[in-house]
Amino acid sequence: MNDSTIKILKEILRKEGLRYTKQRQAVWDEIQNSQEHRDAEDIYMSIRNNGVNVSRATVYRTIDVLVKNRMVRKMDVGDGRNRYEPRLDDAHHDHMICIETGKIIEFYNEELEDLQEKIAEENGYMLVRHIHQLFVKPLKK
Amino acid sequence: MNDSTIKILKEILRKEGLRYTKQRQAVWDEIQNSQEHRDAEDIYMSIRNNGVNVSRATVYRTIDVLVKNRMVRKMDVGDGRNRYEPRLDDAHHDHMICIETGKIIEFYNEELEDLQEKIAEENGYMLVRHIHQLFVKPLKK
DNA sequence: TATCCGAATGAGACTCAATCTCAAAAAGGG
DNA sequence: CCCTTTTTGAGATTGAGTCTCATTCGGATA
Repeated sequence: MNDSTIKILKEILRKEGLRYTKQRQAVWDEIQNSQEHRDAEDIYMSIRNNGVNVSRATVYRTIDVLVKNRMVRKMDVGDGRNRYEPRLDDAHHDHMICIETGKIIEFYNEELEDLQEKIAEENGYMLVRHIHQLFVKPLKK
Repeated sequence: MNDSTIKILKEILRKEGLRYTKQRQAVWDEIQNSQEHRDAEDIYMSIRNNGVNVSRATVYRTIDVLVKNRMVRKMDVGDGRNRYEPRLDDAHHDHMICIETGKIIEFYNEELEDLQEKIAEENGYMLVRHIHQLFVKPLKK
């Protein structure tokens, strides 16, 4: 809803040769305004509850554009529904998922990042991206 | 098809209170005899081509038992179809996926393993399992 | 080795996230 | 305001995986 992210969205759409529409803006607003890890259905319902008319098809199509342009991160938690989170100005991080509560904790570790690049290079590859999820349970005190 | 893995399968089925059937044996044989990362449909078709009658339902049900008992590893490559590989006597490893060729390379790094446990503990959790995939492309020479 | 009963199987219905279709609506340059 | 092209939306479709339930089978028992 704020000016600067509207400009960013318009910029990306122009770069992609796509038009600026209120549906696309609404999808980006919805993801950007919540720091949670939400699924597409949730995003779709919230937009409609906010009074903007949109279809699931448009939500999915717009998310694809946002993911491609690194405004949104898509994550597969392993339960069949992808989750999305804003990644604008956001430093990279991975996720820890509590198998008892479902809570998602973000973490970042420099050493881990370096190690991954090193491993890829040792095998003759360049690291493009990675998926790293730790499934954990609370330590008993 | 070899004696020792038949015994292992029978042992697990007994432990789980399940019966030994030719379909369950066939699913295990099929996964165990190939070191590739195969999807359920592929496994299903191969068994049928080998002349054993089996249904998709049985393939999925059997895989669940094998995964639960750590004879098979289930991996989500992110394309909507899970892949399966035997993990009998198999040391833990993660995967590197070449985004240009689709090739899957296995890797193991002790330091990486330790670091993950440390990160979980620092956050008050115990590491149960993890998903770690590196998406890579060949280094240009 | 015949009997019996609970477990396993299979064909196909069903689920559900995600994608596709295509007529109608909207964007936006001129 | 017009016109062309893109976008949208309602609903159909896809596809991996799960579920159902009548039939078949495993295997313990005697």
